Amino acid sequence: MIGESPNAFKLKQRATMSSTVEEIIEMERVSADPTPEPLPKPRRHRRPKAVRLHDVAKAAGVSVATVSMVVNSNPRISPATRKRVQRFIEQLGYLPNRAAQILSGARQPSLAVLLPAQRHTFADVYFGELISGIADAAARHGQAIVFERATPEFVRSKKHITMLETKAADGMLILGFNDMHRFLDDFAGTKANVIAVDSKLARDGTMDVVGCDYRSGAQQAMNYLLQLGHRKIALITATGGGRCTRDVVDVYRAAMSTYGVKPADGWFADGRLTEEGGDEAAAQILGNYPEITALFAVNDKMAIGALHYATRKNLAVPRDLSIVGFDNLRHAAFMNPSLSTVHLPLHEVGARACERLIERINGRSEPTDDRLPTHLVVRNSTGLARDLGPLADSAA
Amino acid sequence: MIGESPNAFKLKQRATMSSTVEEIIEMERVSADPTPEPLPKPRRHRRPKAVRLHDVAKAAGVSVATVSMVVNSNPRISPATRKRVQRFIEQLGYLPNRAAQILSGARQPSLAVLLPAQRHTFADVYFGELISGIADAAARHGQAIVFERATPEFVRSKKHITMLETKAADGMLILGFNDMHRFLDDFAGTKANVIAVDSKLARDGTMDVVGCDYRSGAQQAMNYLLQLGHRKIALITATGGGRCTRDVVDVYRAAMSTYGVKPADGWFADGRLTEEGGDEAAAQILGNYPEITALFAVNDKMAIGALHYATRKNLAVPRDLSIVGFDNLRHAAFMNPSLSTVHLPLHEVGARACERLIERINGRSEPTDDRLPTHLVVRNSTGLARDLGPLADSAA
DNA sequence: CCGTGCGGGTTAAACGGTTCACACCCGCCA
DNA sequence: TGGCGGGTGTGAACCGTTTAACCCGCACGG
Repeated sequence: MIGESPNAFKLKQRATMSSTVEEIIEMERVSADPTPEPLPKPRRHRRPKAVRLHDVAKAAGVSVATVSMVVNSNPRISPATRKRVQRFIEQLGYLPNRAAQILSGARQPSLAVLLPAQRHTFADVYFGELISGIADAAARHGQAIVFERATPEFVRSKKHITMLETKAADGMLILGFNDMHRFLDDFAGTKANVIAVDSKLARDGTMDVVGCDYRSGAQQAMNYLLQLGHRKIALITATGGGRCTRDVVDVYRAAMSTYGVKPADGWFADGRLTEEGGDEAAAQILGNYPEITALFAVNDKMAIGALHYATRKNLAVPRDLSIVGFDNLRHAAFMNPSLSTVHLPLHEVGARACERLIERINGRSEPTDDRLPTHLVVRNSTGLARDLGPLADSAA
Repeated sequence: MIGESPNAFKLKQRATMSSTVEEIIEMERVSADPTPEPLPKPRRHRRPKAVRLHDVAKAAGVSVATVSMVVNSNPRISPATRKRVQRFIEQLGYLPNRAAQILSGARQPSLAVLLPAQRHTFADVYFGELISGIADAAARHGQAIVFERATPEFVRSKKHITMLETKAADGMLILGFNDMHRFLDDFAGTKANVIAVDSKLARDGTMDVVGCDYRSGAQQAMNYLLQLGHRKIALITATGGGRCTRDVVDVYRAAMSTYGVKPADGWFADGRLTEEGGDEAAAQILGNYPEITALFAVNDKMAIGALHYATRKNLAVPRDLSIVGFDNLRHAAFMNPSLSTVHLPLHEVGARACERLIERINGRSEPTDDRLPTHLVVRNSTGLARDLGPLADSAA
């Protein structure tokens, strides 16, 4: 189209190394400029040598296509050639360039896991268990995982959306968020492959969820405490941080009311899901309502904090105070006294969530709302209520 | 349709949502040459539409080079053009294709973290703290992290090597391994960017290390116990799992010998770094040597296990038995009694390791062997030795 | 003896950016 | 008036792989 424009010159000048072309360049250049070699102009990118398909092809005396086909064990190539090429591949230590493969159409399987932005998320056993499960399942399916943290910056730049749009990740698992985190709304319209892990989201059905059956576990715990004679049961809750704490509150309220007990407002305290918070919550509750005989915390860390508070205040657990947690963290069994708690199959939840996500990526369209079963684990932090009267006295 | 240029066809096929762009495309098509084009040959890869640099360029009426430069805020482009192009970028929702960027020279910043293959590595607070630190530092530097687990399969296929060679990762942090893991030798010859985190490797200098000063912490703990009058101090150790447990053993031996105490073989037990193991180790030691007055465990989980054993056996801690741990896990303070332990700045170690790795990637060649300071945290699991005689009696 | 089919390999066009080298414009100075 | 230089934008080579399309030689059927 442009014909004999200056472009023609450019084209030749940067031509390839092939000798025939070089000859042509030489001829043309002679008339214009008699200086010998201008400059061999080195490769633009001074990347550390990496064996390419091209190199193997050259060595084996075949085309890159052939080598590519050998690498991908395409049946088009005859056994003889295949063997030959394979030898060179081996010998040169060829390794495919992932970026090039992706660019040229290969699917890059990878899942993103979105975590809260706190400093110590990974050091939290709750998240750790979920992540372990996710990592296991992902490994089984040959999926890579990339972790992201929902920093303000991250959220502001809508990276949770763009990651999926640019296919930086095929799907996303979100941990530790709940309705209050408005950025989750961004997923609403999109048909993104997102699964909320062990979280309670109001608009169920909009987003896939895999979690634990908090209600049943809470019910078991409450039944147990009530059967031990406890009526003055306080609840250490937490608002942030995903989890279905609201379910627990509901069950608690319902269970109490079936026994005709109406908990005072002061029987609730927010323990922020931490040991410190649990300690403070226990202090607050027991300070105002010393008649409380049992504490039910919606996670183990807070229960452990409460247990620590009780011990510090010389309250004998479980004689003076029963404590029940939620999670069954690995070390809950090693508390003194060992902690009665509701077991959550967090590892399985993580694994299941990961698998459901992979299913979605592979085309499943029906929504899921898996709730894995939970159960009470009775240990030594729970006992008969101290205010049971004569029966209790004899028991104690 | 048959008369159109292949380009026009292609463009229309991937039509974007924006009407303005379509108009422009349409205009272009009209002016396109009317000669009967051979065949419109549809795109090879049926990728879901994605706005490309090309599309933006066409829309804005500039070249892709210009758009690329705008995206990368290259000063070559005048403010006027920049603004114009930016508008289109915004409007079309352009997002760069990562693979293409990488392929064409952009560095892909990403670090690999190699973990032991056990099921619950992420749920381990020790690793969790390290990983948190790493994640924080990586986030600060805009580096992505990818986790890998050293499964037999992984090791056999030498993936730890190839990952670095193929630049799937620029560098690697290895956690929880020690000399016994022979695959680390594979790194020996290579000048790979690898840093061992909180590990003791015999061939120091060969590999960069960032860890804690186990010796100083152990020394403080031993001094403290000895000053409390303890002489019959047993050690709960662990062989696998990285960490500098050998340093602790050395310090322990040295400290004991300065007080003229020669520990019996039975004063050592391997607790496998777990609570259960610590429990069993304590049982074994105290079963055979009831005269032991103090237990020193090289990590908190084992100390917690030992503490649990003692409580179960009605040994009052610290009156009958002192226990010291190592790590200062978040929940060590919430044990009953709260655990005296050596604080390891694991978060900082992780962060530092990550930063050192980035330095290496950026060219630093001198080896590092950072040892972050540790210190004893005295809590309530330690007290005067019970065998101190009259003094001790009055104290108790 | 000439299509025809096919096994086995090659060519070259994508994939989507980045960037180098050049073109062009405009003002300025000798 | 012509040369020079700085500021801007463009063209197209290049990154390394995949794969559709083509090509060649040979065996085989009519």
